[in-house]
Amino acid sequence: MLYFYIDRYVGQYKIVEIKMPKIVDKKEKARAISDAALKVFRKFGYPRTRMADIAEAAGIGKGTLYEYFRNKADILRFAFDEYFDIFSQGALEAMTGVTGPTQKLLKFVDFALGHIAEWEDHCVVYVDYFSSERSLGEDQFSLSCLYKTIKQVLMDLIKEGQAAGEIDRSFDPVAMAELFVSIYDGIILHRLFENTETDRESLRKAALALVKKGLLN
Amino acid sequence: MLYFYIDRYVGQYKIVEIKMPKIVDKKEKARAISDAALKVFRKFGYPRTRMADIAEAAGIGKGTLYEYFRNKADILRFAFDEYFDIFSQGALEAMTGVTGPTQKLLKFVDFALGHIAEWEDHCVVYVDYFSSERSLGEDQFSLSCLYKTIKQVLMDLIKEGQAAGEIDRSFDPVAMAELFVSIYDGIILHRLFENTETDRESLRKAALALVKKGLLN
Amino acid sequence: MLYFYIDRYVGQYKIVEIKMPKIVDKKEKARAISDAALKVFRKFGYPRTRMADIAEAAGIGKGTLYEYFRNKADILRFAFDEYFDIFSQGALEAMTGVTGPTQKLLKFVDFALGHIAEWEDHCVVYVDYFSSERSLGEDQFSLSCLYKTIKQVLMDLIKEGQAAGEIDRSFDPVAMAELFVSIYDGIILHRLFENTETDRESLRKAALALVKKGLLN
Amino acid sequence: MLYFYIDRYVGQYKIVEIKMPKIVDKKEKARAISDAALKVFRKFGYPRTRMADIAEAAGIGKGTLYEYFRNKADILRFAFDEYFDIFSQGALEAMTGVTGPTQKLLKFVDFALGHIAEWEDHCVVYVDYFSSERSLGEDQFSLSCLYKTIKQVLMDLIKEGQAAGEIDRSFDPVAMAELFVSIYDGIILHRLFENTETDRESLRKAALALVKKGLLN
DNA sequence: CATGAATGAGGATTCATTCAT
DNA sequence: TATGAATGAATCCTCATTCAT
Repeated sequence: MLYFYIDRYVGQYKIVEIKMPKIVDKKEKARAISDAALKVFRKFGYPRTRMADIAEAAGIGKGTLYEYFRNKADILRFAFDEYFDIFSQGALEAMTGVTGPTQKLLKFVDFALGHIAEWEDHCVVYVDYFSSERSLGEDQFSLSCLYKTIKQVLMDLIKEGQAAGEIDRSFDPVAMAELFVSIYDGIILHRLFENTETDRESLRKAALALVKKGLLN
Repeated sequence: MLYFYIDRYVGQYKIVEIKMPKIVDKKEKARAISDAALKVFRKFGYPRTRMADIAEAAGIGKGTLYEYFRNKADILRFAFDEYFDIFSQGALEAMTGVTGPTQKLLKFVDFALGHIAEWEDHCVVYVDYFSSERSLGEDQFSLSCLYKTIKQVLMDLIKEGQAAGEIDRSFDPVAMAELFVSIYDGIILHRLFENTETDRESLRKAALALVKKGLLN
Repeated sequence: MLYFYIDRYVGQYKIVEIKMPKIVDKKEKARAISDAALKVFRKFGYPRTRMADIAEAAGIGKGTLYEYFRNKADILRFAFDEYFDIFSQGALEAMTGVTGPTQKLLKFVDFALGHIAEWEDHCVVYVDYFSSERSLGEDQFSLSCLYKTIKQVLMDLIKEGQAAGEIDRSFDPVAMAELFVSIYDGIILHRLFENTETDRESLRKAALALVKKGLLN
Repeated sequence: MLYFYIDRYVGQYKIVEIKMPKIVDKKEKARAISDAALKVFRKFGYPRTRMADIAEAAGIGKGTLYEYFRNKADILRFAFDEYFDIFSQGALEAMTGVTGPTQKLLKFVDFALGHIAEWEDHCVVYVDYFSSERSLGEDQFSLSCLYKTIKQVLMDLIKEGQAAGEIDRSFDPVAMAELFVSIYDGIILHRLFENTETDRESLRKAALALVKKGLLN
């Protein structure tokens, strides 16, 4: 894009080129930096990742980081939010594909477990985020919010399923919803820390079978 | 034992009582320090806990810490090991109380979930430990080892149960054992980070019910 | 003059008005920037004023500052020089209004003290300038030069006054001239740092009375 | 000082040497550091003095500075307070030597001006302090407090002098007291910035003469 | 054994200045 | 000429660890 100005001063118009500063998509670049940061966080862990590492990984100067993020924690937070946005989006989408509470429920579990491989890498920030920010007084809003949303969805589905007679009515929907989320968390974290030999597919099948048999009538 | 110091500067001896710790047994004192450390880790998180904080919490001098631990990570490791020793001990004990693989299995699940309340506080080190040590090159032996042991026990029980026709034979014992541990991890971690309103007892009941109905014939 | 830019990316030209500064005269714009800078220096102090602050206050881009000034110190120097130019000018003018060394001298004191209110705001740069440039190796020419000029003027007046028998001959003209300047500096600085309750007029009267009674025969 | 403990455990007393940590006089060392810092502040100015410079000048490690001061500004503040403590002390002492308000007043002026040489070096912090801390929101209590005290003393003396008929009653005691302090400030600052050729003694005489003749009846 | 004063490596952050547009 | 995105040198400060006492 070239910039000009029209000089009316001399009585007639004259078009003159103006040099203009570089324009960048702030949001887009922030995402790029955050992605680069994720890679380094995953490798070294958040606390031992230096701003210099992130800058290098992002191919920019140290100072440039601060044009896009207020501080180190801010990068983590951003990366974390990005990750969970994608997750929620995907989970909700997966559930729209099928009908009936039980189907949706199983679809959710399937989606969550089926994407463990994909998320596994991103999940590290999950732990880093809390380990670092815990009791920092900073807002831990994002996760709580996300959890609340997901739990609500699950709980509603369970209730619907119970009403439809598809799910055992003796289960407490609230506790069961929380249990589901916990299981998901547990699987991810467990796999993160343990380079377990069990292939993901078997684990997914096992979980799905347990849920199917245990939950449904 | 009373401690004194004799002031030779004033020309004549003066005997003054000095406050000194009473514990002399190395192992015992290490445990006391580690317990104090746990309290602070829980409060601030491992990375933001300073050696000075631990020393203060333990009521000793900063330098004294290094008489009992090689470094900061060592304290965490010790605290972590202590915690899991108690857990394994308890879990195994609980299982000796009953007979039959299925009974033992349910007892294990019951024990694990029943002690969430008790360990919740200690669990923080779990996250701290890995978040800090990840890719440090340091041995992450303790947890892997523990997990292997527990998983082995569970797997054997499942296999026995399947042989006895008490457990669905279509389940993969390895995957199922891992799933169990993951569920336990998940519940603890989820509760750690989320001050969830669900009371522990309902959660425990839900998990137990799911497992009972889903696993057993 | 209106500024536009023509967007060639969209395939056809679009004319959009751009906000542009109106001042083109280099010297004039430099003064405008320096004035804006002064405001910020006064508020934050020179060291804690960022180039970005100055640019914002001046309503221009950061980079533009360097079209008019070599560096940050240059802006301060310029502001400082401007201030003292005005002062010298005014002081000399004030003295031309009256005749006789004593009258001139009193007029000078009166002028200086009478403009404290007016200068007070600008004076902050005085301190900032030296505090920053001290031992920087940069020239501190401007102030020394100004002081020399003023002291010379004062000294000559005192000598004339002594020759005319109007001023006590026991006074050392050099020391007295310096004392005068010091007093002026002191009053300004003291008022700068202390939000004193004494109104300027009383202070001025006090100083004038002291000088009149103490200096003149 | 050697430390021992008397072991009663074995049934009979035994005196055993105990190693004890180094004990340092915190206040004393803080003063030593602050003195070293003053030297560097004077040389480079506060803003361009690095913590490393101070540490080196004090012959200690960088980290040690933070055992005695919270931050850089804290060192300046301390140095500043020390300086003014000495001044106030000295000024008040000087005045106790003589009797009568006029005598005290002249003594004060004499003391203040007579010690310019001595303090000139220390005075730099005066400017540094304000230039740096201005509008930092930090307490600028110390100076205001000191000024208030000194002004009060001077004002009382002037009032007494006026009551005793020794000082011209047309002077406003408040304004005059402030003027005195300002003059002192001005002389110091002026000399700080200008390596003036006027020897201090002449300046002091000039000021004293002006005050004597101008103030007293 | 116990201590806390001393340390300096290490890292986050700031900001004057440059420069492509 | 005007701009602001990019930069990295510079510096404050933290804190695990050491060690003289």
